[in-house]
Amino acid sequence: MTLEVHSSSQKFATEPRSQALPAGLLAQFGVRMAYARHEEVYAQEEEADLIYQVVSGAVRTTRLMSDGRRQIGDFYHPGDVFGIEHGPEHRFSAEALCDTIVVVGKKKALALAAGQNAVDRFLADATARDLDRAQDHLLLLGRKTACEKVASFLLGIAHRTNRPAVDLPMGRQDMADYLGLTIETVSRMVTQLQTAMIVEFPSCRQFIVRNRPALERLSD
Amino acid sequence: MTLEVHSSSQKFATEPRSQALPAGLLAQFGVRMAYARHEEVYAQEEEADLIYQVVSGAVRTTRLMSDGRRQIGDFYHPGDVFGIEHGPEHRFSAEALCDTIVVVGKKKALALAAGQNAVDRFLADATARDLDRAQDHLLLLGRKTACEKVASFLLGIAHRTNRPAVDLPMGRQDMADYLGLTIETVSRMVTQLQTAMIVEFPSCRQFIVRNRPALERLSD
DNA sequence: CGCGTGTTTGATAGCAATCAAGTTCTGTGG
DNA sequence: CCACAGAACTTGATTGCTATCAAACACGCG
Repeated sequence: MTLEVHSSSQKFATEPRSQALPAGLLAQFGVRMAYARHEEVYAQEEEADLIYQVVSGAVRTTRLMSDGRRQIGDFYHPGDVFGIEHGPEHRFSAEALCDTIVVVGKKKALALAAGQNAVDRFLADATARDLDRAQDHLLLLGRKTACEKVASFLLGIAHRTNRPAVDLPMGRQDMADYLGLTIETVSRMVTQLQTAMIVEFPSCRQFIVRNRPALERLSD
Repeated sequence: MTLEVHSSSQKFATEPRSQALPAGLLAQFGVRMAYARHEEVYAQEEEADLIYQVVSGAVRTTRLMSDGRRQIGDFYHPGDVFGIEHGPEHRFSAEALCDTIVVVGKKKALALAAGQNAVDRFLADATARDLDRAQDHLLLLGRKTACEKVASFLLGIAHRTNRPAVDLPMGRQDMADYLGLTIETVSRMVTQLQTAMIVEFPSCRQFIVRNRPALERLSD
């Protein structure tokens, strides 16, 4: 991980969403950091006194079982806040999916700079978003079929942009660990959606939704 | 649902935990309500301006797919707060598992009575607990086997009491919809744990953990 | 006592996991 | 710029776990 001294030299996020990124707490008072692809931002059970916001790139939060099974909690994209905990320790680890820039701040420092109330509201908003997403994720993991899981996932990613071609910041293994599937099953479902002319994959990291209504029908 | 006029006449929760229920916001300023077994407390997509706390009994939050598949988000026991939303609508419905008493309050009324800051802290605490539980639930749904799911579930329930015999407020179907299984699979796993002398079920709504280390090993 | 609901047990089917090659993509060095 | 090595992805064959379908059993209640 490296401290970003010349923040003006940084490339901006590729998603249009980041253009509209409001000058939030962290953007104002945080420190810019850069992480290489697959570099750890924080570890599970590490002390949690910092909060993070993605500037460019993407981050995953993951939890590991003793035998190596892995569950990804969520993916965070430019503008998203992550790393907030209510206990003293991180309950997931966080890693950069690709070369990623984040802004980081200490809760206490932010409170001094911007006021406790502003920080509390900021944290509450981010926590609420996490909870809503986790609850949607529960239904997906508990009750959807492999095909529905992949369809929902692609829709969710596609929803974040309005360009026709959507880039996937994560590989098949990360998709599998998010969806509670194996990498082979994800691959087969992708092929299936492609054969059905619903989604087209010009490469394995990029797709185009060809039949959105069909994809929406499949996603539930 | 009925308004509880004579609150002093109510039976108290069966769990020891409720004895230590702190005189929280809702306990002080809320209105007592009684719900019959399986009665709906609120519906999905209903407007959400009330918050709830279980006094006695138990509540489940559920989400339904168009074809009837059901996912239970969480179970709430005496002392637990539920029904908080960040958008305008409820994202799950809530139903009483058995005859249940709840205290209810409007966010705005509570803020007038106890102050905005106290309410905000109260909501933040409850949201944080919901998020932590939802994240544990993700790992269970995404990566655990049927046996591990049932073992984890029983441990989680048993953890709430220190009496040897634990009552299950929910039936097999509710367990299945929480764990992302079918009722038959839940039943088979229960039988299996019983055959292995790890857990004993004197009746289908009550169990005793006979070998906790084994149950903990199975739960992950 | 008999009915209905909820649970358990049994037989079978099917979806996704596993095991095992191939194939494509990517980055690197000649 | 091309050749190569390793990683990532896809495809195929098979297994196995859990769902489904079906029936018996147990319990609570009128």
